[in-house]
Amino acid sequence: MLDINFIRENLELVKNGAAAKNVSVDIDTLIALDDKRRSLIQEVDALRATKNAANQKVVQLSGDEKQVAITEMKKVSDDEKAKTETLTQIEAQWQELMLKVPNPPSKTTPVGKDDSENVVAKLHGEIPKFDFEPRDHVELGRLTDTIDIENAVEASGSRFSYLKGDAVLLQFAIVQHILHKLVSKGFTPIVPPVLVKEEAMYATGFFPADREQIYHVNPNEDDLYLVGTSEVPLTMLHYKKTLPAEKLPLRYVAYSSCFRREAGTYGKDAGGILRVHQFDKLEMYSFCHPDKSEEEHELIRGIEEEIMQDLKLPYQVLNICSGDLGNPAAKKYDIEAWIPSQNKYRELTSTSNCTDFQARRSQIKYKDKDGKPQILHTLNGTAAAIGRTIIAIYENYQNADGSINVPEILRQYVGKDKIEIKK
RNA sequence: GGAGAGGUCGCAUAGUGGUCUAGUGCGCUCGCUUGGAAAGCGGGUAGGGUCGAAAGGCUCUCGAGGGUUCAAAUCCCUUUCUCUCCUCCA
Repeated sequence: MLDINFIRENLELVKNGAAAKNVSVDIDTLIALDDKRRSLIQEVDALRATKNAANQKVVQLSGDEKQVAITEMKKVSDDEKAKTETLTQIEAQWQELMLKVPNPPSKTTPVGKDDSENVVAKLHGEIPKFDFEPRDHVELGRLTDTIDIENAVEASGSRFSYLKGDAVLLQFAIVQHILHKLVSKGFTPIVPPVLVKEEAMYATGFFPADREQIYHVNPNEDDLYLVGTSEVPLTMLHYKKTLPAEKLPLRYVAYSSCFRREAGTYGKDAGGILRVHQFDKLEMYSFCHPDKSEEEHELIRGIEEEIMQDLKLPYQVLNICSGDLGNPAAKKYDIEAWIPSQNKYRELTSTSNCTDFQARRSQIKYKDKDGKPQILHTLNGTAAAIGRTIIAIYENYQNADGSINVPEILRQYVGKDKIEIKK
């Protein structure tokens, strides 16, 4: 959500920003509603002031005088109630429009319609050449007996999987490696709750927009939601808090399972574990000073690249264009790793600068030099989507017989150099 | 799951319909005092909205939402969270 005063003062910027994001929202109507809202607030406040003043007098009166005053105040009270009701209605409409106004893209975000216009900002690493036909991760998982999809279907349906044996060791090796790295860089590691209240979903901006992507647990009893990303509980860590300015930036890395219904993606990436209902993810999150968020965004992108380089995976960095950005992000980079079986780059991580958009909804602030609370900036970035990282490793490190070499940097944690095929 | 207690301005507490625009203590802070400090004395000490160039004014917020009333921290309903005990459990 944007600041209404910012919208009023930067009409063109906000209108152009919405257009660049292909979001249709009537800013002029919003301004007209805001005018109405403001004048009603003044009227209602004036009536309340009258009531408050009369309240002190009524106490001192008695008999007829008191009755007269009370009758008089009854009228004022009725008037106030009627106007308050109108105001409540106006505010509801106002709020609805406010939630639709997107965060304007950063100046460094390329303008474009959709994902076809994302800009490749960087290419890194050499695409591996195989002197055999490379297998996809599903086949490799079957040969090594480390990814079991058939039995997961029995247990849970499509888009689920069992990781088994060395794949599990690989998963925790990735986690170990990244946690060590990030902790040494000053990130606080977190294991967050993955079931949250509805309020948390709204505060972080996932509701109402992405409601159909979220699992709702025991609607009439527990009424909780499974998070699609630990961004939600990480934001809630400082929900409605004012943080000391000198503590910023506050950097976290959370390890959690994530749950997504993937409604409307039937047929897309079917089979395999690229797109699943449940996956584990290490997510970076930063609460930072508004002046520092661009710098912070580059830092997070740098860490994401470093992780790709540690794993020696060929990748490209995309600067996501305006039309492909979500509402909260002013700027976003995706890092895509080369997937040999698909002969293209696929998204492994992503980092967004949400500026003050998300923090305003969740009311997270810091105190400026004058001691005034100000909304801070929030950023998030995937350190690793573990399942997809395993796919990239399997496919890029595969051998002719279907065995998979373990990336050098992970060997100490996996305890072996190679994942062998099952005899 | 059962029973009970409770959420008040950073912390602790007072407050059972109008004088609560919420008192007091602690903490913090500014000033006086002092050679300096302590003590003492005096002042300040939330957030949101709105009007205003500003100073400042008005208004809302006593966990949240709704209701009764001319008037609600206080009465009623709903809800949420915390704590204690029991039960269960990794």
